Amino acid sequence: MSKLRKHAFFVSTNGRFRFFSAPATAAVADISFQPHLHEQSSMNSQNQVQSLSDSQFSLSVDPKFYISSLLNCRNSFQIRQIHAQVVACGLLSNLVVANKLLYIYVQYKAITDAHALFNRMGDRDSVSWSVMVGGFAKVGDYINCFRTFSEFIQCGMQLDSYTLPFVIRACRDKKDLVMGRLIHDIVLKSGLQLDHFVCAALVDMYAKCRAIDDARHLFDQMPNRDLVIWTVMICAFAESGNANESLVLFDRMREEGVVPDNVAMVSVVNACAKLGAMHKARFIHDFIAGNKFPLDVILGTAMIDMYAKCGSVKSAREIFDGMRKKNVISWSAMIAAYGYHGQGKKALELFPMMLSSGVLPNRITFVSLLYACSHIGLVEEGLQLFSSMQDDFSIVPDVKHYTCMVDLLGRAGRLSEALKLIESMSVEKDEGLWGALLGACRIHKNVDLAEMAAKSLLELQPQNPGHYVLLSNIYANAGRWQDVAKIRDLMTQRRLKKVPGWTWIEVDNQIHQFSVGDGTHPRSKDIYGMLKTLSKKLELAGYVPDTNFVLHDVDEEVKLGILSTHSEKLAIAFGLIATPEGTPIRIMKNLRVCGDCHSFSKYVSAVTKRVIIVRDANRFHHFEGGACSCGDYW
DNA sequence: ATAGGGTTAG
Repeated sequence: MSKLRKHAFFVSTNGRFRFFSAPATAAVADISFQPHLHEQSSMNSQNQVQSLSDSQFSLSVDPKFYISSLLNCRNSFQIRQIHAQVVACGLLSNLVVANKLLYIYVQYKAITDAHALFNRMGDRDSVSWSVMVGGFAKVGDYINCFRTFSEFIQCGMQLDSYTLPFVIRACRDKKDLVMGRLIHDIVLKSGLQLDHFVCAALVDMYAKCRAIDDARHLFDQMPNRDLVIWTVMICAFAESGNANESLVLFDRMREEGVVPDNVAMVSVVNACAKLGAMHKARFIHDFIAGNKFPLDVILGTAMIDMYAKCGSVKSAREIFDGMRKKNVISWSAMIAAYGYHGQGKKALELFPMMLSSGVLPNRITFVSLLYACSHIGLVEEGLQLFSSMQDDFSIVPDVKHYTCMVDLLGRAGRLSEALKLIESMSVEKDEGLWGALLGACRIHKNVDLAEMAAKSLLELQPQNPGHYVLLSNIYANAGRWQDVAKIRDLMTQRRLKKVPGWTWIEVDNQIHQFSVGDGTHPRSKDIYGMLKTLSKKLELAGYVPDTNFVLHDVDEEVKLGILSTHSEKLAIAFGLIATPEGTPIRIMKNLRVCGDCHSFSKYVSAVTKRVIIVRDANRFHHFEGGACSCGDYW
């Protein structure tokens, strides 16, 4: 056996052993062929293995030969073969070759092999250390990543601007702001000049760790801002809820002569989606078309999402149909778009189409599908999908899936089934889940269950004043005035105040913002005049505000009737005076629309013959001629 | 021989 070993490679592929003769000696002894690789590509066909082994018969001593062979590797099996040859001809002591080998292992996420090689390398330079630090970060092994980095420093190696971005990126991926600041500190104290790449990595780290001010500060200090760093900042602002600033940055970037690419456009499109402003969306679309940016999967998907969130599911579908390649994210985005536009049937139609195009659904696809069902009350379809998800696609439901199901069953009045489902859950329950149950209780006026849900919400988020208001409303509705007083006292004790909701409306490319009883708008006088007129018209149309709607989110104000100045009403009134007749009024709101406002919008559109679109979180309600297309009243 | 940015739910 030992004689045989001296002259042969044993290689296992697909569980079968193959035998290649080669004049290698030390190879087998030095490296182990353990199948501990985490490669993503499957093992290759035997043909390819054979052709590679043919080239082994003449071992080269030229380092360049192995470097180019490594670059041509198709899987980690081939890397190990070359590794063996490198060892065999004694080239492992060549740092360039060894580092390249290390790098290629890391590229294939074969971290165990990489680490083994690293440990055996007698000589290591900062390249070896950098690649190893980056390798651990790449596979998410942050403990070893940071440990290796600190060993690197302890070895007395000089910090350099190649190693740093790796470890800074690890902080970003781990969302570890404390470690990120620590490394930033180390950089500053090292006296190393802030290299462009190090700086860019720091900006990205701060941005992704939601330290937007630190990111901006560094960004402003950078002398040469390239496209990548602009893109990082555009994303950062969109992510931090300031999408307007993203668009401002995009303009400034172009003014400075930086030409955007597809990646940059995706970040801008994403900002538009967050903003929900249709004019901006159309402008960006024109820009993309005009500059002939190719509609790749990611850009296309981002545009589907943008149009959908700006209220046009039709435009979203046009983009979707125009995409040559679609992945699971594109399909899910389109399904979700139909879902929150209340077109659940169309969402469900897409599902079999997606499967027949060979794309497999993921957990998010199912969240979107179930959400679509819950929105239009397709109970049986939803139940079926929920079990199919587990049985046919082996997806374990998470809290979001349960939330959709609770919403679906609850809205249909099947509250006990919803509760049973919650009790059967093994995953952690969150506020969204209890919120869904509470919403259902509110529709079906189940005070006991509502109380339980609200209490759970209160336990989960004792600092959220909204939950106290909800619970107090539940008690008020049940006539339990002592409990109402208790909750109000608790709120005072804990110094909590209900934060008023805001409503946005986009008119002529401008966003107008309103809050309860707002008098700050320049056209405030006109707005209140319009509300008065509307009130009269509504009275004539026989409108009686539903002041008894259980458990509304807003305070008693709503009960004052039609003239109470809820933010949404102000926005609608403004929309009616500021837009020409026949223009749909698009209202964006990030809080739940209360029942009273729903009916208000409904009656207003009936009286004025206009289409009113209300965006409630990410759900749209289209009121046209008195009916809401989303089926919220089924 | 080593370094960066982008898409779906909530």
